[in-house]
Amino acid sequence: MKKVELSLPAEPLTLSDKLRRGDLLSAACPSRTVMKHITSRWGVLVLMVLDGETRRFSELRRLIDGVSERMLAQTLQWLEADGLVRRVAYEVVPPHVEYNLTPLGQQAAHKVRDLADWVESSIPEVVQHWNKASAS
Amino acid sequence: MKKVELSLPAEPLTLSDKLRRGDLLSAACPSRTVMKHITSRWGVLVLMVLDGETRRFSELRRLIDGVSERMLAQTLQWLEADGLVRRVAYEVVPPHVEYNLTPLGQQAAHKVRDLADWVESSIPEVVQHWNKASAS
DNA sequence: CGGTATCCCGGGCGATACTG
DNA sequence: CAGTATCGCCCGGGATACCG
Repeated sequence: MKKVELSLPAEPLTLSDKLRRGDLLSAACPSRTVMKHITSRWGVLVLMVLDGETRRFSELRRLIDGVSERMLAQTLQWLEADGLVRRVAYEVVPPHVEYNLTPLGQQAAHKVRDLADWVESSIPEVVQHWNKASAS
Repeated sequence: MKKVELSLPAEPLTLSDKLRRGDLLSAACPSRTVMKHITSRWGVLVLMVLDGETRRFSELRRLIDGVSERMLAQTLQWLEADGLVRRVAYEVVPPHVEYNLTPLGQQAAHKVRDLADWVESSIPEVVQHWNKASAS
């Protein structure tokens, strides 16, 4: 059985390509999962707030307006499992837990920050567009 | 009534600041909505695929693996309402509709692309981290 | 072809109560 | 303080059918 060599333009990535690099357009690719964690409602904000900082759980809760205990804990666990967030627990009473970013997480945070900065600075233009549409 | 001038460090943004620039950390800020559209499950992929290209509805459906008609239509409407996507419908039978990015949308697409590229290229490291955790 | 309308399920998410 | 456990709502989102 000889493997047929194809040379179509824009050849879709092979399975091994996806394992090696990731392809967001493919539903089965693990990059979809990572993207989901990073761009999740609270994931974005956690990465922004932890960027270059070490924070306690309660600090994060206070800084991120509207997040519930449950979702903050879950989001931190997702990001920790992906190797983006590091959790340091001190065995004291009352408990003391600190969170910060791994080198990998720092890279992610910079990309997220870029996007977030752009969104924040573009709000005036977007709102103006909203108003134009509702006035029609 | 004289307005009191404060000069605290890291003073939270005032309401007018938020209207002027946006603040993702505030639950009430419109930037939360825009961020939600852009980082939505399909919003990311739509922006990536439309980056620098004009595509028809059915092309988008084929390019974005797993998206349903309904969610593709809804996502395009969100982004159009935000002023990121432009929709051009030709009055012919059968219908012919093209989508592309506005200048604002192009900026967004670049930020999203940066993030997506990073995620795709980081997959090996993340997967390695997953395996380490499950092996423990 | 490019949608919309309707139905319905699963899971994201918040609220509350409890624990080490 | 830093969570986990449980409950229940809501809505993102898929399936199907229909329309201009």
